[in-house]
Amino acid sequence: MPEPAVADPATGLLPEPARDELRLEHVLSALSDPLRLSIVQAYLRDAGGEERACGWFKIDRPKSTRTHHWKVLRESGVVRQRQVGLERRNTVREADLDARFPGLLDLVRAWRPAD
Amino acid sequence: MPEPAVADPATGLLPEPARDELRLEHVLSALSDPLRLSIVQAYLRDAGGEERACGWFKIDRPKSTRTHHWKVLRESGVVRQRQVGLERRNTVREADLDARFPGLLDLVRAWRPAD
DNA sequence: CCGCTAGTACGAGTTGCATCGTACTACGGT
DNA sequence: ACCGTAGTACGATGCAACTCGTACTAGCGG
Repeated sequence: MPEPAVADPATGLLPEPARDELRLEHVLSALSDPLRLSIVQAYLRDAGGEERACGWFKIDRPKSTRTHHWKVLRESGVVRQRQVGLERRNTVREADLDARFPGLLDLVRAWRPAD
Repeated sequence: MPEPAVADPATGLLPEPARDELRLEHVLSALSDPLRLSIVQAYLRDAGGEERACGWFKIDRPKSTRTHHWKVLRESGVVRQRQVGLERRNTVREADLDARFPGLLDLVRAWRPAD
């Protein structure tokens, strides 16, 4: 059922799990990848709560790889994606994650990459 | 280098990452498996801080599968394993995890399995 | 209308992980 | 000495995930 992943015509929101559908194991799995961890951290630290398109995060990978990681983040419920014209604008679902998994995002904020 | 994984002759401790070597991404990866999540939760809830052998956790899987999961938990730093005669006694490394990733174990305690 | 741009979709290659069977080792008891 | 027990080690299988190239689509500007 998660086929072409079409945005809601009214809000532009792409399909995502509701707050009470969030699964800790899925969120942890999404965050267990260092690249995605750095993406989420960048949103938390540098986006100032504003929506940022995928291209805002600087990363030396082909576009298809980027699409993949943002999709994993959205389907696990970590980020929300809203289609606006050409771009998909992203935000971390801080309220939902804080409600369901308090403290988790603080760990992401404090994370330091290995290298 | 992580070969037969021999226990320290003095303490019985099996090799594990030091507190400052713990990596958030590895810990999250270890905890992103529902089976391991339920294992860690059982230790936190029902072990009363005591050491428990692998066989203490009731699970309908062959022994080799069990060994695998406890190894993942140890190598990521979530549990400590101490060889005592025949058994390997396990504890969750609460102090280390609370120091490095405060709040994380609370999420595990509060977790509810999907089914 | 043409081209640029942001991004998706699809498919392939590769790697890693979960699962499990089998064989094995080491300790403890009788 | 024998056997049961607790667990590891190894190897195979199957599946899911990461990576990426290529082709494609939808807006927007001129």
